[in-house]
Amino acid sequence: MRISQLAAATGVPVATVKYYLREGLLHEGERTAPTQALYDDSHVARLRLVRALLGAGGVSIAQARAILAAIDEPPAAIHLLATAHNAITAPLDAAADVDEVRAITSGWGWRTESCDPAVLGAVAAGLQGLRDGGFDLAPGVLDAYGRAARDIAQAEIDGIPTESAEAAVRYVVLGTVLVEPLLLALRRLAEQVVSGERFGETGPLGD
Amino acid sequence: MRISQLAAATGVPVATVKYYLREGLLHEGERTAPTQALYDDSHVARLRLVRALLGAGGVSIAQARAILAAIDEPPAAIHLLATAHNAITAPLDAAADVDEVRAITSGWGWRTESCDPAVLGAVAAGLQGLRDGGFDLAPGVLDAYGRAARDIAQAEIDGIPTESAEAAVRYVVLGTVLVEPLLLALRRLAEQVVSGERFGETGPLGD
DNA sequence: CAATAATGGATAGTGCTACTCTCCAATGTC
DNA sequence: GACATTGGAGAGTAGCACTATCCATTATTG
Repeated sequence: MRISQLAAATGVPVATVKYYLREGLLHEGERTAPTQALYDDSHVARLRLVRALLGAGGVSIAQARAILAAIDEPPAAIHLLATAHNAITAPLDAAADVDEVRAITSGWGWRTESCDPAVLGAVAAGLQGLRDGGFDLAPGVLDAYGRAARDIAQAEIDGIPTESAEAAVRYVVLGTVLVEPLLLALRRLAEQVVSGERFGETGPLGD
Repeated sequence: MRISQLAAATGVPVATVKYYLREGLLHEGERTAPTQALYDDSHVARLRLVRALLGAGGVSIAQARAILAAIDEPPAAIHLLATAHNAITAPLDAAADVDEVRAITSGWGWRTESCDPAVLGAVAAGLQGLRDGGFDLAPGVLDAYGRAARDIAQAEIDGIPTESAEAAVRYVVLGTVLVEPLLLALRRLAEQVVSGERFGETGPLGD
């Protein structure tokens, strides 16, 4: 398969395929001459994955490179999740109030001692974002978020394939990135469904 | 308060405040002369909100304008949520398989007849993103997502203030946007916590 | 009251990202 | 042998969120 066929098979323009090759998101084809190469199904699959990450997954080229590197060269199984999360989590903001997060989550019985500080920082940044926007969560809602997050994590960890490091890494890394838009959309849909049940067709103010 | 004081009070450069004024994200100050104006606490609060939306909330200028418009001119209470969601949900993709989403969610007992099609489309796009990336959810995980989304929505709908339309709109719109980063970060943290419980310090493969 | 600074308003420019275009010699196809 | 395609590299583009500059007007200060 030559580059134009690869492009046709995936719907990605040839120029963009070349760009991904240059950026290291796509492995090179097999050389048949100094200026010619052949591509195969592995390139088609990888190209679809790259597009899914950049499109639906909403990650940048640089993040995609980190994610793909994690998939290509599975790190030691220790801290597998931290590796996956590091590929997409912003570096820890020094101003983030991690202690507050530890206090809240320990109230839920979460043991966060060995968690990645960057993820704790991301939670702290999320809470700070609410405050910056002058938004106060109704009482109990944060607890509901914690319970829901734990339920989700429970199901996901149960589902991690254990037969090989490659499969586990792939599942965790892609699950982290690609599932996020789905979760957010499901939340919005559930809000509309629950709102309909609670208030009928009229919305929360009754009209 | 003049523009330089407004800028100092919020940490936003003067040039950026001018930009937000031009873009309609910030209301004009009170004119004291054809080329002079005064700003007050409402501008400080609004500016902080704009920064929270653009920063932590991760929305674009155009989305922020739509969100702020929804807050400024509360729509009829009917379809309040749909209005909030429309401000930030991408327009419905014609290729989205909405029927599949209706089938899955009706299996959960969700009544989606009166839901915004764009939100159904967003769920469909999320599922399609998984497929495009060649990623298969472990069995039962999607059901867990549905349950968690419903639990979250239940708590959020319970928390909507009902004393005024303005408060309700503000709560729903900001809650939709600003809470998203928090939820995603909580999920990552929960994954690490649950992983630690399940596998100890070694990660899912045991090493 | 004069010198200096700050303001609102408009326009243009910046840095970044994700492509996209153009060119070239080397290679492949009919 | 004519023509298209390829890999490779560099330059160009569009969109976004600012940021800088300019200018006439207004405010402040000594």
